[in-house]
Amino acid sequence: MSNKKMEKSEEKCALQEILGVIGGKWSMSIIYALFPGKKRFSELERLVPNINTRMLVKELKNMETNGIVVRKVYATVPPTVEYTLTPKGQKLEPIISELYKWGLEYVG
Amino acid sequence: MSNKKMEKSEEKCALQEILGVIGGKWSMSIIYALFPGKKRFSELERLVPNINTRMLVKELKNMETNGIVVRKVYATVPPTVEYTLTPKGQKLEPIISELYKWGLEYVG
DNA sequence: CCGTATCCATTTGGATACTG
DNA sequence: CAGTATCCAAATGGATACGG
Repeated sequence: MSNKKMEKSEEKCALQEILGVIGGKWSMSIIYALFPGKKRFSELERLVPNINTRMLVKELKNMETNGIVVRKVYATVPPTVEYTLTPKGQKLEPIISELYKWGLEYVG
Repeated sequence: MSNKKMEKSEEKCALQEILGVIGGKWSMSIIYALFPGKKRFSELERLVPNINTRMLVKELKNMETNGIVVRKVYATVPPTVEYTLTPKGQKLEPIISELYKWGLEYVG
């Protein structure tokens, strides 16, 4: 949901583009939850505090579109869907971890 | 100032709190613009692409409240206001720089 | 289980005119 | 120059209903 209409405002600076990809209110928390490995939809719903179904779906789709996560569907009954980070998404680990540390020192 | 009262939403995870401080749509761009040193209000308005007055004021206030920036007013005519990063804000430099690099490699 | 869809309230963001 | 004030659009959240 980032690069929809850009004709108007010419160009966004790099940080703005990045935030369009991982700056969503829940993106980093979802990525953080995926660091240990693949997670099912319902697991993510549990792991990301206070998120609701609609927002989780929305952010996951956005992240899938932007190549941060991969969605894998298994034709089981009941259905199973697993989300994993792409290498591109995994490269965010040190950055988000540092941000997390910064927060522990200064925010919490 | 954390473990006081949070009955309603029980607890936000740390990342959510951090994003409340620097996750605003414009915060990182403003911080980035302030890395080289103090800037006046109008300079920031120029340096942060596409931001508008209201949002710049709002984000700066939020960041001042959260100890990221310092606002210094000079009683000149016309008025002069300078914004600088606090040490806490300066510690974000490596993190935002890494994020920027990540974006250059994967987004731009 | 994994979503989609809908209604509605609240929050946040944007454009721009105006002021000390 | 450095903001306020105002009005409006878009994003988000919560609850709930429903379907493959």
